Amino acid sequence: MLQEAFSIGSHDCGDCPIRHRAVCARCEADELEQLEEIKYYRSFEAGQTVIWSGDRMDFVGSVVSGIATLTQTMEDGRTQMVGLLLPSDFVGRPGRQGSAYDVVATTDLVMCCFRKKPFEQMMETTPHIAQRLLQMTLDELDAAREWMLVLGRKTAREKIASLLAIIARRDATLHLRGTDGPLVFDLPLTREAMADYLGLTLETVSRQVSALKRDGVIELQGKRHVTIPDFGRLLEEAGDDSDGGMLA
Amino acid sequence: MLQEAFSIGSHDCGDCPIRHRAVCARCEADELEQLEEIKYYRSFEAGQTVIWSGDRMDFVGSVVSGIATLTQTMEDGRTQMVGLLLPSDFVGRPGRQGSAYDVVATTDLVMCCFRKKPFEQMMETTPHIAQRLLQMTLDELDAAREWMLVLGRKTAREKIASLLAIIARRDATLHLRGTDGPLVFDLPLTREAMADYLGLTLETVSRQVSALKRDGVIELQGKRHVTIPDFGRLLEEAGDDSDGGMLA
DNA sequence: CAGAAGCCTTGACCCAGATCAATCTCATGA
DNA sequence: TCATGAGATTGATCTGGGTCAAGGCTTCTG
Repeated sequence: MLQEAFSIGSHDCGDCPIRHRAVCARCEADELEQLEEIKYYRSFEAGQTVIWSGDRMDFVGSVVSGIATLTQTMEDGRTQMVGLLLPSDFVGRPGRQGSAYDVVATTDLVMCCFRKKPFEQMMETTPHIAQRLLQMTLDELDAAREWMLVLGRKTAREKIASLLAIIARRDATLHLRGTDGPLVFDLPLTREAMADYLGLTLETVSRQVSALKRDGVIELQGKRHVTIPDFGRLLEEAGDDSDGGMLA
Repeated sequence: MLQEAFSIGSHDCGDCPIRHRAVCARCEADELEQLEEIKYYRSFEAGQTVIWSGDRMDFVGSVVSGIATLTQTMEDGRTQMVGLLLPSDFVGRPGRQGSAYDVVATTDLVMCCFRKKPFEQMMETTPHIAQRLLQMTLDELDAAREWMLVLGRKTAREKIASLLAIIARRDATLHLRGTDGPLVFDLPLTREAMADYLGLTLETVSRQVSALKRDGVIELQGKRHVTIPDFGRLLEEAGDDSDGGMLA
């Protein structure tokens, strides 16, 4: 279940380099003005924590560039990634106090934020924003539940293939390409981060990536640069031929 | 992460035996009248499928009594439960065409439904409904992500303990009790359904339930009637001492 | 009351993936 | 230029949970 393509509306938020899926879809000029007033940018370096689980979170926003992850950690240190934030993804929990997860920048990251209080007030007076956020949250819920199937029932090889398929597809969507020809992209995650996403160890990830390479499902230039010669083949390996809702 | 207690508002929806978390929180009298008009009940027998994944879904609603499950299935038959619907839980995807999962009644089930079209129209004109649904969807998202940690990183024993804790807590909340004294409830799931929820086989579920019984973490009368003498102990077994947000 | 059908339990064995450990590959920078 | 260290690979071994198989309990039904 793929999240909606990133650009719904037909205008940008002022000088913001991305279009905010959450708020732009049906924005009027005066709403955009309101948004400008409460908008600001934040930059993070790779590895930096954007916000800790439980911490007060006084903003909502979108990823402009870079990648962030949502992770949960148990007392004994076991961690599970529960979300992957790519450019245009929304971050934040309108109406909630704190963050439920650690949000960590895995690459250099730029976010476009709105101050939370006024944003929530805007939500009250501008019904379509709440509706838009509801749609996006339903998308996230679908993605999370799709991932439950991956975590609960797929083999290590299928898990890797599923992750590569998601990233490849998101990447293609972001660059407004289809998934027909060979797909080329840079893996935004270390083997360890992949393992945390997939509920595996990094060694198993490494082995299965090697195996997929050996079997010609993927090609690797270096450790991170990936080519998918045949996306359909990859989906088969993911145990997921039903090319579920591509290019929403 | 527990879903909100089931009754937020201070009135019932007409003769409906439960309070609809989604719509009642701030309903006005005339809205209630509108709701009455588009409301109807549906009953299902244990085992019956409420709706198949992909099917057109022309209603939204709440569970009145009984239990339903949301499941996803792979082509080869592997299945993963992705949600558990207890009384007062909301079902439906406003703004979406079809269901993304199979919804199956695991016990006899009564649902209170609203026709989807008019409900959506009401959402447009009654902003608080969309906001309320957003909050509930965020709760579900939290629950789904919490479950990703269970599926990805917990041992079989911890998984069983986690499931029992969730059901025990929901049951206590539903009956407006705390989790201090011993908790007693009936398991609404077969061993197989538990396995589908936990990403295990039914044999492993059976073994771990027996082990928890042997170790005094739970007591069993018959196969389904469970007593939790010490809820804190159960949470420890679940690897989850942080009694996360109980009785929201 | 016998037989059948669900559901559950328990045992024996096996294997996918975890764990432990050694080595490799680069990019960085002194 | 050569240390340094973070990330990745690969091998050897171990084990939690899967798989296969044999019963055991209840609740229906005839």
